[in-house]
Amino acid sequence: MGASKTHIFSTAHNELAKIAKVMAHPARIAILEYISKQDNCICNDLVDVIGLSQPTISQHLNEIKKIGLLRGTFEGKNLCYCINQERWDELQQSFHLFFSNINRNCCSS
Amino acid sequence: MGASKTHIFSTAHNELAKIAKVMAHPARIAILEYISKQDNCICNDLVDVIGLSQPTISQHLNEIKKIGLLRGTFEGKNLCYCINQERWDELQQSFHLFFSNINRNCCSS
DNA sequence: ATATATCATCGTAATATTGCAATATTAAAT
DNA sequence: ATTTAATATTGCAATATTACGATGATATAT
Repeated sequence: MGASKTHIFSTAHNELAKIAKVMAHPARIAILEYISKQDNCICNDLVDVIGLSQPTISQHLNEIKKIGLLRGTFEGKNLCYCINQERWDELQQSFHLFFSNINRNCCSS
Repeated sequence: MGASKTHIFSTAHNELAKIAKVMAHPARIAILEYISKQDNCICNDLVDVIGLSQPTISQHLNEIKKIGLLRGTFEGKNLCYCINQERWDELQQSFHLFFSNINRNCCSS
């Protein structure tokens, strides 16, 4: 087949998987880390920083944008953007909840 | 092209992306959540619980196994396994570090 | 108005992922 | 030794992802 059978899973499971998918590429991890460490919105230096072509960076940024992790102006030349911190915190919380919710009474040897 | 240019990224970035990739499918999220909530090692009920075919479940389990998240006996019939809690904690820590390392002085409006 | 710089989109090629039917393997039960 | 039950592997088709060259759009500078 090739496509995930998303309909047989819960919304929560699909959501977390979707977030993880965005993080499932080293370029996007690198991009996210870079942006999150700046103390100003970044403008047009990602291509040099990451080392992929401009269209490829653009596509990766778009994936990141889709899950709401970026905020800024996205029109015309010199778009400037940074991390959407509210959303960032939400994702952190999602992962935290997922990993916290474990029954530690199994195989505790 | 189609393949990630992993060589241009740091080991840390590739590692986190690899972990995220395992979590980037709702079936694997569902499997992980299910196993992590059991208070005993699980044996052969995942196919019914998840709702995918046996070969597909087997493949997903293998992806999870690859990043060291499972422990148990993996030979022959009636394999029984559970979450490797040490590894689980490591992954939690990796995500925590990634999300914590953000400069909050940007765009703080 | 024209040129320049920056980012988006389109088209395409290479590769990876998802899913299952068919089959193989394995260990225990009879 | 044969059967049975559980999991793994193989092979394949459908779809998704990754990457980039070429091109398009947009805003600023000259």
